[in-house]
Amino acid sequence: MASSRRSSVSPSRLSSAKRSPAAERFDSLEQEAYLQLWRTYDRLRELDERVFSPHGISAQQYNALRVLRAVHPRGLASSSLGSRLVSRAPDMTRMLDKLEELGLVRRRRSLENRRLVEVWITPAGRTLVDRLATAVRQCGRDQLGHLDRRTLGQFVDLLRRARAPHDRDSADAWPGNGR
Amino acid sequence: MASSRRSSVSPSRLSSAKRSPAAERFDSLEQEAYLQLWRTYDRLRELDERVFSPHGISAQQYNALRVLRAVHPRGLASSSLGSRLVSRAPDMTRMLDKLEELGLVRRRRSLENRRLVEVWITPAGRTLVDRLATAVRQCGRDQLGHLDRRTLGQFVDLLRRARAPHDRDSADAWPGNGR
DNA sequence: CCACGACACTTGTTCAAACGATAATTGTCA
DNA sequence: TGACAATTATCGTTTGAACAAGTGTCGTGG
Repeated sequence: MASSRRSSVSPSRLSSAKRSPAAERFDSLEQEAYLQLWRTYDRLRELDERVFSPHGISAQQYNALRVLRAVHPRGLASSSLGSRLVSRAPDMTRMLDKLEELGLVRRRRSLENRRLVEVWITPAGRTLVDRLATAVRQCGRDQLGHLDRRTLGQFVDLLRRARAPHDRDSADAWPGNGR
Repeated sequence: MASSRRSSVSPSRLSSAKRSPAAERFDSLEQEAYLQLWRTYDRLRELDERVFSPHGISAQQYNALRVLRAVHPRGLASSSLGSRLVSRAPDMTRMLDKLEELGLVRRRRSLENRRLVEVWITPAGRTLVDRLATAVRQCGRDQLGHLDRRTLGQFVDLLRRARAPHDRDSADAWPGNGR
């Protein structure tokens, strides 16, 4: 709708439109930004998964354990847990199945509302999260330690602004929404 | 190794460390940045996939078609194609199997080097890419149209800097490496 | 020429992501 | 109260991601 249709004007100094002029160019700055986002996530994710896979869990499962550890000793409904994860999780049941097999969480159907299934983290789960803490911190340094704190702050700010219109339940369901 | 260990200093104005003090906080700015990156990608990806799924292809497959269309009428070896994709693709064979079933690409074992399998885009593939062009552009506006061009430029720049140390074959294998 | 390693692709297999259908429970409104 | 919609979780199934092993081909050095 509000698209600026300038056709042959200078394409912004920060854009990479000068290089490889006839090759497969991005056909809009928005698309270039999304592809950069995609590729950057893909590269950094590789380092992240490498931390968790030796322990038999995924990054998403570790994230769930983090959330459960934060509300400990209280529990959390499966759906509520799912909405607090960084990435969308369309199948909480099977994900919690694996965490329960590993003895990291415990489940029980709620007594107040029997539609819900409440989840708690077990002592073994807390132990695992604590044991991974230093490795996770080190992974963060490996991923983004080359950026100074001011740049990281700008990065976080831009990422928030980028997804702001697409964040459903824009309330405080997730810690990373500091306006 | 070169980790700044400042312990209780003010945690940067852009950080969200002020909110929900006892909740599940990020334990480092680097980790917060990565989780923001992850979540932002997850949200924007949903819009992107929605463009391609009605046509029976994935975003990654569309990306491959874009690369093949750029080098048309020349072909490209499977491995060379894989290294040009935005995201790592550990199974080019099956991905090209599907594109070939759909009649969008054509494969033939190279005559010069019989280890290679060269891939070309077909007229049907080019037609599909052309037909999707406007939808893709519109999707970009839906994803990031709320950011002005200067902000988008900063965003692209920061994403490049974030993954710069982790980009293997840092040569010009990919268009998005403008410095 | 031949042995050997490197390279490019294929195939087998396992596992997780994703969507839809279904069942159970609760809330709502006539 | 009773019918009906909404919510929540589980399960079946399909599809793709990921890793490892295997096959054919090329280059190199003896």
